[in-house]
This record gives sequence, structure tokens and C-alpha cells, in this order.
Amino acid sequence: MCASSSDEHNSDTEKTRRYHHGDLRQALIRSAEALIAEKGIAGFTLRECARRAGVSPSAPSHHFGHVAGLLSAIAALGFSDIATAMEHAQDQAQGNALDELQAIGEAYITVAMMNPPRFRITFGQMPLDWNNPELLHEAQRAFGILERQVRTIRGDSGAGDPVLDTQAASVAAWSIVHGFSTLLLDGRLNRFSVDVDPEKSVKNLAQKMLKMLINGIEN
Amino acid sequence: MCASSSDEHNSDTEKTRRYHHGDLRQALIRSAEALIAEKGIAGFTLRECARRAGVSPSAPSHHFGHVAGLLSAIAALGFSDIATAMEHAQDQAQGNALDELQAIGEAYITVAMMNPPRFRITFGQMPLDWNNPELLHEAQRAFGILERQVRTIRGDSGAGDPVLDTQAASVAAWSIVHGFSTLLLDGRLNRFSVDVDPEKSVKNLAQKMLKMLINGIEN
DNA sequence: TCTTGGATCTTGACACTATAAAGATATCTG
DNA sequence: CAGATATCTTTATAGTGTCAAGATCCAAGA
Repeated sequence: MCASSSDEHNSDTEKTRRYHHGDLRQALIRSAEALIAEKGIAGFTLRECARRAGVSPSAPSHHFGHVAGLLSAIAALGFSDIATAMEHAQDQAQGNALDELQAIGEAYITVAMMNPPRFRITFGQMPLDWNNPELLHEAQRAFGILERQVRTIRGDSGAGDPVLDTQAASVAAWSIVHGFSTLLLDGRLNRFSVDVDPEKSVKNLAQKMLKMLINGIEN
Repeated sequence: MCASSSDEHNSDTEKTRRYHHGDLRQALIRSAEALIAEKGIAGFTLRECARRAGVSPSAPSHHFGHVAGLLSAIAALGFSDIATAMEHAQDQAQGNALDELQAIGEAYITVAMMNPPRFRITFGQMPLDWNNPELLHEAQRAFGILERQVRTIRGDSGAGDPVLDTQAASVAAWSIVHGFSTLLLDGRLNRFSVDVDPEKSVKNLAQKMLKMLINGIEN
């Protein structure tokens, strides 16, 4: 994932700044996430990303076209992160289908917490290019895992009340983990009565929430 | 310099363009929401708002200070909408505490659907000024209603499993309705297997989701 | 080895944007 | 009727995304 000679193209040092960066695409993605981590979404700027990568303002256009191109590439990584983390969690909790869904949901939240800038880009309101095939593919992959798991459960439990159908259950699962992640990352939770300071208590809270929903789904 | 009195063709109505707008504050709020409804969050611009209100680019600063001021005023309206709609729903469904929570949750989603631009501002990533006392107050009011309702329920049902405590339940309720609203408004649901085209089916889906969660909470 | 085509980056320019300072105008108060 | 004050305009500054044209490097083919 890194270049062959890693100390060659650092921006802030006065190392011979080459005309060709060598790995600009990756560098810009890193710059963008670091920038958002520092100054928030509002502080994101394509020019500043280029500046941090040690490159001219219009260099990014040759790799991503426009801003949405860079953001879409990052969003694709975001969906990929979620999908692979879900798959991993699913494998770990193998056996009980309900436990697998619980693990999948927790994985979603964990990924959001691990890289907030990436999650904000993936699910924020900044423009994305949904014609990007990679983005589209990874997004469908992520949601597919969750939906398949819910379908498995509802197939198992024999579906009592027809009102509680599979679609509603999968959307409910997605909504609860997504809503929690969003509220948490935007600092909406600790602004009010909820104090979720230590990281442990966040995961604990997420566990409880999911238990409630899954408890409601299986019945 | 512009014509002071007689000739006017700038505004859509018969209003003569005066030096003093008369109700610029409200006009800017309306312009902002209309603009976002048309061109999305990315198309929002303070200058364009001023343009639509028929005033100079820096006129808004005298009413809101900076961009975050205008957005915060709108966000305060957003929280107020949610709070009052929740209170209304609570009154309508009076009697069963569980039905009340269900109604409160549905109200949240309905408000989001009724005025998407306002909801996007209220819960989006654009900068807000949380020193704005009105914004803070309305936000606390909204969450307070939901939390009090959950507390009522858990007091009623006698709280069996201590794992499923009140805090987790209220956050779960907030998360599921907020997550659903966000995913819906950002077009993330109908992009995949879920097709929520007719408005009726959206409310139906929301009902089912909430039923599942509440079912899980009361047990 | 030398040349040449294509990918990569820079320069320069344009039309935007937010915001601040200072001047112009209307409304309100005494 | 006069000041004072709130409201809006003008003007200016610094920053932004994107485009077109030029500069530079790399990697084949002769």
C-alpha cells in the first residue's frame, strides 16, 4: 500500500521536489482524510489537499476530474471498509444467525468510529459521483450482506406476523446503526443528556441498542 | 445605484424594491430552503440567497452575521418543528405509552419528509453556531420529549433485564428514526433493493420498523 | 543509444464565493 | 423637525474549483 521508496516524496521537507509525485492519487486521499480530521467537513478544500500533497492546485484534476471524483474514491473505500468488516464479523460470530446480525451491526458502528472522516464523506452531503462503478459496487456489496443476514433470520424464525416483513427488518437494522453512527460522529449525543465519553461505553451502548432491535425482529 | 422607487422588475411579486426590504430575515430563510430544495446542499450559497431575496451580497450579514448564523436560525426551526410535531403526536395517541412512542417516532420521520432542506440543515454537516441559544433550546426540547417518553415506558414495564436500560432505549429510538430519515432523504434507500417510491409505503415501512424496535424495548 | 508519444504536473486565468469596512438610506424616537 | 439607529449598498480582499495551454518526465520502439 505504500510506495517503493517512502522517504522520497515528502512535501514538508525540502527533499528534491520532483515534477512527478509518484503516488499522488493515494497521497490526495490521505490528505483529504487528514484535513477533515483536523478542520472538519467545512474545512475541506481541494486546493488545501493539493497543498498538503505538495502539488499544484490543479494537479488533482488529472486523477479525479473534479472534487466529486476524489470524494467518490474515498466513499468507495468507506463502503469497502464496512463490507469487509461486516463479513469478518459474520465469520467470527458463526453459528447463531441472530448473533451474526448483532456482530454485523456492531461492525458498522466500529468502522464509523475508526475513521470518522471517511464515514462522513461516505454518508455525508458532499457531492458524490454515483456513476463511479467502484463506488456503486462496494455500496451494494455492503448493503447486500446486511440484507442477506436479515433474510436468513426471518427464514429461520418462520415469520409470525406478516407485518414484520424482511424489508422492514433490514432497513430497520441499517437505520439504527447508521443513525447512531451519524449522531455520534456529529457530536449530537453528548450534547444532551447522553454522555458517551469513554470509548468502552459507546460500544456497550451500541450492543444494547442492537439487542433491543434484534429482540424485536425475531419475535 | 439602483432605481429608488418607480420602476421594478426584480422580484416576482408586485413589491417595489425598496432600500429597506422590510422582512429580509424571513425572506432569506425562505430563499435558503427553496435554493436547497432546487439544487441540493452543494448548491447552497449565501450570495444566491441574497440574490433571490433581491438584496446585495452582504445584506445577510446584518441579520445573521455569517453563514452559520442563517443556517443556525433554520436549524432552530427544524428542531422546533420536530418538537411540536412530537408533542402533537403524543397527545393524539394518548393512553398507551407504547403507542405514544410509536407516534412520536413517526412524527420525527414525517417532519423530515415534509421539509427536506430544513432537515438537511438541521442534521447535516454544514457549520452551525451552537452558541445560538434558540438553537440549543429547541434541540434540547426535541430530545427531551423522546427521552421522557422512553423513561415512562421503562418505568411502566418494570424493567426486566438491566442490560436494556433507559438510556440505550432512548438512543435506540432516536437512532432508528434519524437513520431512516437520513438514508431516505439522501436517496440511499431506493438506490438498492429497497424501493420506497410511493409516499404511503414509506410511512408504512416506518411504522413496521418502529413496531419492531418498540417490541424489543418493552420485553 | 536516441527519439517520440503519452501520462503527469505547472502556470495562468476566469468566474465564483464569504466576509469586512465604510458609505448611503430609511425608519424610529425624542 | 432633528438626531440616532437600524438596515442595506458599495467596494475591496483573500480564497475557491475548474479549464486551457504549456512544461516535464517516463517508457517504449527505432
